[in-house]
Amino acid sequence: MTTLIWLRDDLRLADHPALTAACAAAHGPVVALWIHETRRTDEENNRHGPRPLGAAARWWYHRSLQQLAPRLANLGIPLVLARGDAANVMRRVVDTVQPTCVHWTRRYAPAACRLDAAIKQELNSCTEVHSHPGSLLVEPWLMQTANGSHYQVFTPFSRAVADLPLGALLPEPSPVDAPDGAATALSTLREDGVLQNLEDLGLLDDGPAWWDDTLEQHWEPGELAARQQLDAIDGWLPGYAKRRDLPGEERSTSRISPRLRCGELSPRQALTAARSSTAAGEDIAAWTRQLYWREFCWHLLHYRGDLEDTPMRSAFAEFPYRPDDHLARAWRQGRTGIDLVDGGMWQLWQAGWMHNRVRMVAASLFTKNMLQPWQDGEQWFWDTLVDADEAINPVSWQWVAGSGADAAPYFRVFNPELQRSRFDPRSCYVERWIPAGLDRPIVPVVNLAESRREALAAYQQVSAASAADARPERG
DNA sequence: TGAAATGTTGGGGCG
DNA sequence: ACGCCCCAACATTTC
Repeated sequence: MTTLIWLRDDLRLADHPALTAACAAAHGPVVALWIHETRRTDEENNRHGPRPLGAAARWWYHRSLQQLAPRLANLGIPLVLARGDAANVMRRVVDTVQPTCVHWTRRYAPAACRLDAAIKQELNSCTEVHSHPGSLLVEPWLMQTANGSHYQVFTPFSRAVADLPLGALLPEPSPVDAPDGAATALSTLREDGVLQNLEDLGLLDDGPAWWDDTLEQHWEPGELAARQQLDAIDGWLPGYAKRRDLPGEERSTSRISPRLRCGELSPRQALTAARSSTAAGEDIAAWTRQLYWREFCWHLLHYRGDLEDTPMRSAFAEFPYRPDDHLARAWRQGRTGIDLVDGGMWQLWQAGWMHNRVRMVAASLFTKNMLQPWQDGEQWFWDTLVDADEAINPVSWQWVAGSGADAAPYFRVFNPELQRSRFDPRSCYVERWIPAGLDRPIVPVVNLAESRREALAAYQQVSAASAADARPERG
């Protein structure tokens, strides 16, 4: 009579419809499972499952799971861990544990949907499977434009979400009741090598040796710290609308993104906290808008599973990027000779995170002034950001690169020097993050004025080609 | 959630 | 008083 809850990107106890349902319906032990998933492809090269976590995100999950396990144990729920292909793991766990019911929080990337659907179909022969909302404010398929298609433009999308009553977004949360008893079949799985200790999951492999310590100085993963952060919203939300663009300010932004990434907080908790805060309307609106961006990115990814590496505007598949190891390396290493970008890349390397305005500037330099493919930059961010999100990261890169459906016009090329003087006028940010004595070029590796002109010229090729494509054929 | 080029206006210096 | 020029300060257009 065991109930299984498969945790994925929902590492919390509160506001957790799947966990609540698992505990409420349980007539016996509840077992929680988390899988360090690897992705596979099928015969037709379709991706299955979520994108494998990058190194920084793996560190976060490791720490967050470390926090979560004892808290689940207090509820009488053992957290078991496994590594590998999710379908295989699920098959073996279900065979052994024999749950009457399996619960999980829905995910929305097409590749993950395909995998979950396949697992659900396979398990349905022997057990009930229930998927629950919980990671988005609103299910993507409930948001439609007037003509019945999905949204492609942020502004009307955000208006439509904002107009929804809060009650329509997600069902009301109920507290988690501790189930009784604990599972017993787990030792078999442990002997079979299916289940692993956290330390053996491999989440900390492949990162730099010092990264664990460094990230530890900047972050405290786990739901409890996340809740404290959100509970203190009246301390940091006032002034957000103005301060959010100043990366050098203390508490410039909420830094809540990794919490949402792994589900230590639900987006609804975030939205509710904002709406009930004492901050000014413009601050609430500005921050809420960021939550809506997250929502919009997932909305897009749900319908465009390939946007991780494929430009949404197909003309950009022909963009004349000029991959260059020397330039790409200078960018990754924070040695471009351009203060704001180097500062950002060093913040990223040290804190596993970068202020959003700096992300835009760094991405603009990479894709435009340097003419490097946005996919390469996206991959670097994917590996180094603790908040690297399957939807937000590629959508944001495409937004900057100009290849997104609702992207910034290509000719919006940021001038990083101007951006620094405007948003970091006293160089607080730059000085904080660029290591003292770093060997860094005095002359920028790209000439900003000249490379800007070249980027605009390169764009002319693409826009001319796409105009030719759009022209109706004669005859 | 740009930047640069180009255009316009108006005040002040000056012949 | 007037025209002329310069140029800052905006505004508009273009990329």
